[in-house]
Amino acid sequence: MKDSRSTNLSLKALTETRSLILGGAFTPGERVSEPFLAQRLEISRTPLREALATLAQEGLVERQASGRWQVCSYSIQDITDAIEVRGTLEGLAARTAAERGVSQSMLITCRQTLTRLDALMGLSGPDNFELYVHLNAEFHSWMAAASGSQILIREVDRVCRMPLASPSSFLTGQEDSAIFRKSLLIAQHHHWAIFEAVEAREASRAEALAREHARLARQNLNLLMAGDPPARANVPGLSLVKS
Amino acid sequence: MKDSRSTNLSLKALTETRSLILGGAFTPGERVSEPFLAQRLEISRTPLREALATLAQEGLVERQASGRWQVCSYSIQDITDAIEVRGTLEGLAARTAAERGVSQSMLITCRQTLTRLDALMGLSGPDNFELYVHLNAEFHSWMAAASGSQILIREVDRVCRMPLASPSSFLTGQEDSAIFRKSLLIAQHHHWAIFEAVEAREASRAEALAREHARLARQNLNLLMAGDPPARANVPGLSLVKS
DNA sequence: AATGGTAAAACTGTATACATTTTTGACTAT
DNA sequence: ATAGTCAAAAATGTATACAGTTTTACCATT
Repeated sequence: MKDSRSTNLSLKALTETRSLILGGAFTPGERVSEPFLAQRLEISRTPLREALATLAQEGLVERQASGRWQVCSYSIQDITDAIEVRGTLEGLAARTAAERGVSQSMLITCRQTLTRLDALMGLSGPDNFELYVHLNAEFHSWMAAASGSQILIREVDRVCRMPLASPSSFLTGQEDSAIFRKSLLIAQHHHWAIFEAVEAREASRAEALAREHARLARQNLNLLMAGDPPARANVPGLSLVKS
Repeated sequence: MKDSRSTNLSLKALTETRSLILGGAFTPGERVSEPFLAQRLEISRTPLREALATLAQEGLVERQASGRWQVCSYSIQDITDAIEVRGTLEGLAARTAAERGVSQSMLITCRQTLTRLDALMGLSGPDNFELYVHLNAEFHSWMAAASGSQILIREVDRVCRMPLASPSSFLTGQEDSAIFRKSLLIAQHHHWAIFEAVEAREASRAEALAREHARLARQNLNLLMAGDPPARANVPGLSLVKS
């Protein structure tokens, strides 16, 4: 079957391999050979190698000295550290946005996103939850964009792609847990506070809030690891965490 | 002619292409074709493509929608932003190191580095200057390592590879300028203060100092741009700065 | 002179071949 | 059984061929 947008087998390789790894198709530390994966994805090695090199930059695979690819493994500490890095960068973004000021239209956009999130609070159901994850991601990328710093946008984006460091990492699959739902309320309170701080040019406050906001993810991670194993089953990337 | 260390044409492609770009062999925004570059480096397109993909992650080249490679161009603001990101990440590293504590042996290592830097203060000559750059880099990578956070080590390393964001970007070629030499003294004072704060577990102070320390680079950048054009001639990567 | 169209040239994306290196696994000696 | 050796199998690194796409350059038209 030929893809109508025929080009970009590299992209196919990238997204499909990423899904496989985050979905737990390999055990952490497992070696993956190019021919094996190429056959599984039904493409040749050339675009696959390009995708693997990208995934190495994302921290999902690494090259052994011999050249073989190996799926990365992470400790809980690594995840915690990654979340702290994200919080720090988002803090810098919020501070910079507050210092430099944000255009009216960007403020309006954000207010709309947050209002839509408000409307979602207390509602349940998978559709609402999916929308929550989407709007949440939108707020976080707004924060980066509001800084106006190209490199900051890029680096925030990069650290969010690290397994389990993104803003919604620990939400998927937990929509029915009361304690997680409570954390959504607190998160939304943070969102508005960050927005107001940026709007009011309160740079220091914006930074501190964004940092603290990221630490909710750390708390959710701890809850998840302390809770029942079944709750962990569907969290993408959690299979890469060892020990 | 066969290379004795035959492997790693990719690495050769990476380092040589990086040198070419930072050395100003291309104008910012210039399009570079793979066959052209492959012929120039006397390798095939396969390892070259891998190297270019890496350089894209480093922010030296980017892919156009059509697939062609294009040398990136930067504004002064981009450089300033990159320096601020580096300072923020190094600040997080210093804070984390202070909070978690650093082993005796790492403290000793750092003290030795700083003592050797002390001995260099006031001395001149190209050899001493080269040594300064080396020891300076050593201190900065110590700071990242002292945090114990793998992802932080990786991200600091990455942002240092951005053109003109590394700790020694604006030093090369300026060894004879009195004002630059004075900034070395201040930098060294910062180094010791950061070290002492980490050793004394003064986390907040360590973070603030590391942030401020990075801003010396911003100051040097401003001096450089305000000064005579000849002073800018030999600064690697400065050819990528536009307007 | 400026614009638009078209064919040739050049380039990118991908597959594949092949040389070299690494891994595997069986076999031998201790 | 354990360790060591060595040949076969498999994997990686690199070059190259080729299809499809983009760019270039030239020519005709306004």
